Amino acid sequence: MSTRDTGTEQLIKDTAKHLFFAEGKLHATTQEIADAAGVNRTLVNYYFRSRDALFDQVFHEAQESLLNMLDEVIESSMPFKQKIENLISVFLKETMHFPYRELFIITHMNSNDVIESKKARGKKVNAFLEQIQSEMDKGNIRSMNPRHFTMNLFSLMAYPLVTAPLNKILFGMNDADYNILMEERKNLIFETIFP
Amino acid sequence: MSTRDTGTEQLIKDTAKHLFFAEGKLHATTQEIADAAGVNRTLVNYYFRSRDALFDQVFHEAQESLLNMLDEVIESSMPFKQKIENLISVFLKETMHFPYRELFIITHMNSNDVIESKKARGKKVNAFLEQIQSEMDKGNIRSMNPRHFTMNLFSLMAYPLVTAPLNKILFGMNDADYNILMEERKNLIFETIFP
DNA sequence: CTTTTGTTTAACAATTTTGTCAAACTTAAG
DNA sequence: CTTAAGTTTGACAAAATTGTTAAACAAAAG
Repeated sequence: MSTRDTGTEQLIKDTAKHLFFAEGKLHATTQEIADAAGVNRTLVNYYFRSRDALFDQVFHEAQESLLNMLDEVIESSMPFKQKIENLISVFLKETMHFPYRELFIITHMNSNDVIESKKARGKKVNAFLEQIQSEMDKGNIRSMNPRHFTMNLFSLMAYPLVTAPLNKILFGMNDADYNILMEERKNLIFETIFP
Repeated sequence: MSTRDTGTEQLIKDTAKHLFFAEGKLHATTQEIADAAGVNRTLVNYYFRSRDALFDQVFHEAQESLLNMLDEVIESSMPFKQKIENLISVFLKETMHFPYRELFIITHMNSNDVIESKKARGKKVNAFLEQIQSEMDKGNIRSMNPRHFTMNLFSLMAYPLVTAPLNKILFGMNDADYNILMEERKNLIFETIFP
């Protein structure tokens, strides 16, 4: 059963991810995906069996790659401050490319009912939270529930990218202006987190 | 052409808003909306003509009520610090009730192509930005592009509510725990914004 | 060159979702 | 009570979306 690998399967999946994560078309039809990929629609069924199967696969891969990225950054043995700096750099870069990835995950969880419970996850998260707590004890960052620190950090990174279309209108900015603003945030967030 | 007003039209609209804004079902079908409202599906067409018309109306009302809320808070003559305190209180309360309202607006803008350009808006926003700038000049808040200050503020308020399903899993928290955490944020955000 | 196997396509079928309509129903007015 | 007007319902039609199949096609193997 040797596969000829024309790259079509990957092309369809990548195109779907682009529509979902980059363009925010969270409910694109198979036709829209096929058109954007420049392939016949039935190939979606040929490679993925069904629309739902494609969505599920994209969902799982999105979740996995998001968590893997976070794991890599969080589990590194860098000093804390450097680790956060790295996290900001990596996360911001990925989120600028795929601003709606987390939204896709969340709305998918809301519309279907996803049951997720990875025990291993808890360990890693707790280790990170404890490290934050330790930094607070040392007086390096303001004292609060470490979960707040984490949420603050990710909020500051992700939300302005999600709300970009709205912000551009409210602030009267074009794409170029807004990109400059987003670039500035890397340092800004670091300074906000470490006063 | 006296209307009998059985409240059905409003019920359908309110139910749709609940599904969209509160439950995050951003693409509910007319059947799902009708079921949730406990009415016959054809009433959606009777009162709103088409699914698209219902979505458009909800979209416009969402946008309007969001902007009105912001206007009221922002244009008040309170001292700046108090104004922000009030903004946090009002916005957080509304967002806890309708966490996905802004997302609905944004994804709707992404999937359709909405042209929006209210000149009046720009004036109000600029006035607010200038007020922030003035506070920075006085040394009351850290110096930065006032747009950053604004984005920081809204990010800290909105994002943890949007990502609640994901955070509950990652942090291993139930709904009650998470609500407590969200309540804490009112003060926390204020303190983060005013160091 | 022929065969084999995987890929792509178009036509078709099935399903899902939306929209229409006439009849039944309800309530207020005459 | 009867009428009139708005409301609700179910049956049906239309449209949109998804899924299936057989045939055409392309490339590697024999």
